[in-house]
Amino acid sequence: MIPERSAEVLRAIVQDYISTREPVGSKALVERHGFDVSAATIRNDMALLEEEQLIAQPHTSSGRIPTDKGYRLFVDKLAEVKPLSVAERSAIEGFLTDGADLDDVLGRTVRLLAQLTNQMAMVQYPTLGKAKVRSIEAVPVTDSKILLILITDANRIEQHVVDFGKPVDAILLAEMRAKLNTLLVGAQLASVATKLADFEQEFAPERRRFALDFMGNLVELVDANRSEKLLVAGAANLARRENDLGSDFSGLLDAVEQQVVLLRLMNELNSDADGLAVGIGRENSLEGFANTTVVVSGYQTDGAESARLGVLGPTRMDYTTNMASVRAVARYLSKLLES
Amino acid sequence: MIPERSAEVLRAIVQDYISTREPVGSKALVERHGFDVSAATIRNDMALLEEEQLIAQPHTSSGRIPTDKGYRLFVDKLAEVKPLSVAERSAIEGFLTDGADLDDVLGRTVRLLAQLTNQMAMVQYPTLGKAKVRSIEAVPVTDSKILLILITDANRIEQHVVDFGKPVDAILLAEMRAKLNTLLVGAQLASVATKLADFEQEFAPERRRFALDFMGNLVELVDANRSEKLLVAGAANLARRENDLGSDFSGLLDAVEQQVVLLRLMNELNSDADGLAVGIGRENSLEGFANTTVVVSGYQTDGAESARLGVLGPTRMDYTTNMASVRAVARYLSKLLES
DNA sequence: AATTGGCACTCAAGGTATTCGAGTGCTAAC
DNA sequence: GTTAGCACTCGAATACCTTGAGTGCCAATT
Repeated sequence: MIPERSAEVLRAIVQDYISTREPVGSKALVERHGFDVSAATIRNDMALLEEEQLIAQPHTSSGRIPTDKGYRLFVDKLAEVKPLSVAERSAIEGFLTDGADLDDVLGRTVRLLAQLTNQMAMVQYPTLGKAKVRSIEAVPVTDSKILLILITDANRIEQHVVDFGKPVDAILLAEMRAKLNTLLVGAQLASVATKLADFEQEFAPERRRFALDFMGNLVELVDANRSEKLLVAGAANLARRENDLGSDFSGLLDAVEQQVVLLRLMNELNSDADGLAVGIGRENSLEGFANTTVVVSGYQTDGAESARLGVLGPTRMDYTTNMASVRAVARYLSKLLES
Repeated sequence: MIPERSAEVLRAIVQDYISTREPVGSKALVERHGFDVSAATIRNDMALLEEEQLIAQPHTSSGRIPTDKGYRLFVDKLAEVKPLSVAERSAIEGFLTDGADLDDVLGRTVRLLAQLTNQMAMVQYPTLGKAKVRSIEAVPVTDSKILLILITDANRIEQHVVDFGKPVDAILLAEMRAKLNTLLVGAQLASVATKLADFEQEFAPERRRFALDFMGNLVELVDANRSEKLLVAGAANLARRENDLGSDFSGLLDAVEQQVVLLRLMNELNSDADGLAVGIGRENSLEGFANTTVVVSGYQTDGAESARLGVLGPTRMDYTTNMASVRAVARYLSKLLES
């Protein structure tokens, strides 16, 4: 176990390094924080911390900077959660008013989070494990193209244009739509595929080709709904912290564009009791994120499983405020979506 | 007018500077290009070019680099359009197969363009000046929320969830939908707003509140359709060329996120007979684009006005290949969308 | 009139040497 | 356990020098 004062020293080092970007020396520590001991004593503590790999020296004989492990201890044990400022609270409440549209709400959320933290923000679309089909609609776009719409009871709408290649009979389409709704309304999304097995038997033989095609596309739509999407905002904030991110920063932008890596990153973290999770530097097993930290929190939509939101920034970030912001935004969003 | 050989020298300077990123000296020019004159003669030509502000010296007594004006002359008079390689052609044809969905096609187009040019690519959604209403649909999402769908004959679909605040009667909704379709199908988008004037008179007095609300949202949907949207890909390519972009590169990322600036940038250029337009450095009047060049081309969708696509990169870019790629992709896309 | 060789000049880049000072580890004393 | 003292380290800053690619200009040549 690490002695009280040494821990205090670690906290001071993290704070100073975060604000100054300079390796922190013993003398500066004594001066700027109210330690009642001499610099030499602090040096002894620092030697201990270094033995524990909590801090490191960039070069022999210069101040110390926190290691990933040091940040970890700071986050787990030493960080006091800074309450949000009034300005921040009102920013959240002003931004996150109710919106008719899930896209709209999440879009505003992600921009809010980016602005609040000065980091790059990410919001994952809710997964819909327990969500149920509310209705299925099919709107003709041209003779052969149909806009297929799936509406769930989690207020989520998914649609896709399907090209059947040849003209679709309106009456057949209506029949299809009616039968599918009868079968599927109220069914959980997860069960749609199995419920549709052999369903083409309901149709006259000459119509089964079309029915199968239609059902295939519907299953795809359900899957699309379950597959994970992501909104991102504030990538420019990454660029502003390029110095802290090391060289592989254009790789980060690639990851942002591809999204799938970001999703992995967000979801491989185990959140604590509070729903909050932090992945620091090399803790993130993924390539190219050695100098980045992810702060995520789950959020709930009513009944359905939670999805996640969070920020991505350099390891040298302001953990306390970022964690506070992420948690606050996650809570507000949950409240908003549960109503 | 600039003498033949001097122009040749300018071309050589542009080419060398683009490939090496080093200021180009007279001796290197004679060696690497087959000039039949001595370095001193080249120096005289360079003095002329410098007088015309076509090239500049970063420091007294070092090689020359092209100015914006120099690039301009190069683009207008000196650049030979390099035909696309076989690999590039097949990449285009492989990528741009027909897709059911406009979103899908444009998404693939923008990624293709980014990959082809190694720049950041942009594709503007087609504007719909002459497009007509094909149909209007209204699908209930919850008691009070309606998914409003507008389908145009340009195969474009726009939808939005509208929250009416209180339960909407299904019969009323059906009536609304039927009447609107009767009135508006076949009408040009531009005329929708005027056609809807006083239309609430068609409804019983107690229903006019709802009718007005509904119509207001429909007009918004039409406007959203006309308002300009943009797809972007390959922002990481900007990061890779950060050295050439000067300091204000995080500002560029901001612009990318806001999009409106990019739209201005693309649309303030006058394209030549070929549909191609290039904005070089400070020619782009907008703040923060002093070191960037935009290459855009219009593309046509059948009947409707054209929209634009293009790439954004550092002024020091490979103009010939980028212009060729942009033009080729624009043509393929036009062909695809006109079918 | 255009071209060329010659030449003095400029200046960024790179190397070396020196200094400076913040910071360290260690030891002996408190 | 704490502290003062001290020798030591080493990056950063500064100054100085050298090098060499490149220039402009001029007088001679074609």
